[in-house]
Amino acid sequence: MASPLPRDPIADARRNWERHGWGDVAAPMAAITAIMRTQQILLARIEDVLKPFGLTFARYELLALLSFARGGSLPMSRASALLQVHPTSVTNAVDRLEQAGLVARSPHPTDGRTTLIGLTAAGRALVRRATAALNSEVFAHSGFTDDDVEQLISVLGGFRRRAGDFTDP
Amino acid sequence: MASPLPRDPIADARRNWERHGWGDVAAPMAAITAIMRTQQILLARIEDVLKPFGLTFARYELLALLSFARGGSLPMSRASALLQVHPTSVTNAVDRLEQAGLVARSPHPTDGRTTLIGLTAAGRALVRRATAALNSEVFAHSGFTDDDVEQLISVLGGFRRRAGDFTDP
DNA sequence: GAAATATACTAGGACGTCCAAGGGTTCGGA
DNA sequence: TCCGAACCCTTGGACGTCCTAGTATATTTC
Repeated sequence: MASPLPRDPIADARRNWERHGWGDVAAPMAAITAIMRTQQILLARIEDVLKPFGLTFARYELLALLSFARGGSLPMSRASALLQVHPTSVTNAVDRLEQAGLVARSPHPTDGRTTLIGLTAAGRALVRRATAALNSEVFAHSGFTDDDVEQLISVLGGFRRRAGDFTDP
Repeated sequence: MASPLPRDPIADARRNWERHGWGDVAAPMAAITAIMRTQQILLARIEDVLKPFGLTFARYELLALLSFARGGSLPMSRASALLQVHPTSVTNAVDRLEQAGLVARSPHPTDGRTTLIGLTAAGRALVRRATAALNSEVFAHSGFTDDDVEQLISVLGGFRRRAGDFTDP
């Protein structure tokens, strides 16, 4: 979609911030903008790899989560909490995955409010193949060095904890 | 939307990857997933601050870009390249901003294919106030330390260059 | 035990992103 | 010169995300 620009637009934005007297926040602005752009690049790569499987990243994430669920199923509310997305986004994904025969809804045995979702055999087979593709085509050549990965996990992990994502360790 | 989870779901995902024999790519997977989640958190904060101004982040970015444009206007194709989004996304944003009286389209003086976009007086005033709000309410308390910001700019800048975003330095 | 509150899911709508396709304009090589 | 290739923008559609509101079921409170 885009040929390389001669100049880094984020570095330019940072210079503009400094030139306008906002030098005290220019660096965090640049860091945050870089996160936005990096996410966009990575998401595009992932969606490219998943497309042949008829999956989007959102649907893949749900399948992957279910594949690790002990008992093979989860309440939708639990999926929403773990994936950190709005409940309606889960409803949306489940609708499409169920339509495709990859997951199935079932009523909770004791709580009438709750709907459980679990993988079908087809869903389990597909998520296995999709994961193999992502591992070899994206994660194995992420574009980050081992040091980069270390730093990202550390910096972003701290950020997420402070942002209230989790309380853990 | 979400109360803190007791455990970090990304750390759990990493453990699951390792447990399934994908330990060689577990760390980059975790780093990439952390980028996705961090972007989501930051975007939500930004949108919160911009909402009182009737702006979204996409519209704000376009206004900010125009506010720095020498001559006060840019071809839409140039905005698309600099913001690194699809041309139709620019069309979409310009439609809404023009509707709100914040930007104006004008024909290019010599190239009949090109449409120029520029800020109106109202747009210029609004982007100034919105920028002040973002600076003080988001960038000044980003949740990253100065060291974090350094590392992010360095790591993500290298990633973006290698990904073909720019050729610059 | 009944009313009030909380929780779980779904419907409808706004918005941003992308892709595919189409119409208009300009450029460049035969 | 002129005609095909390249470029610019827009339309229409698919998706994911969120929000608000509504329905149904549990839990709490009095």
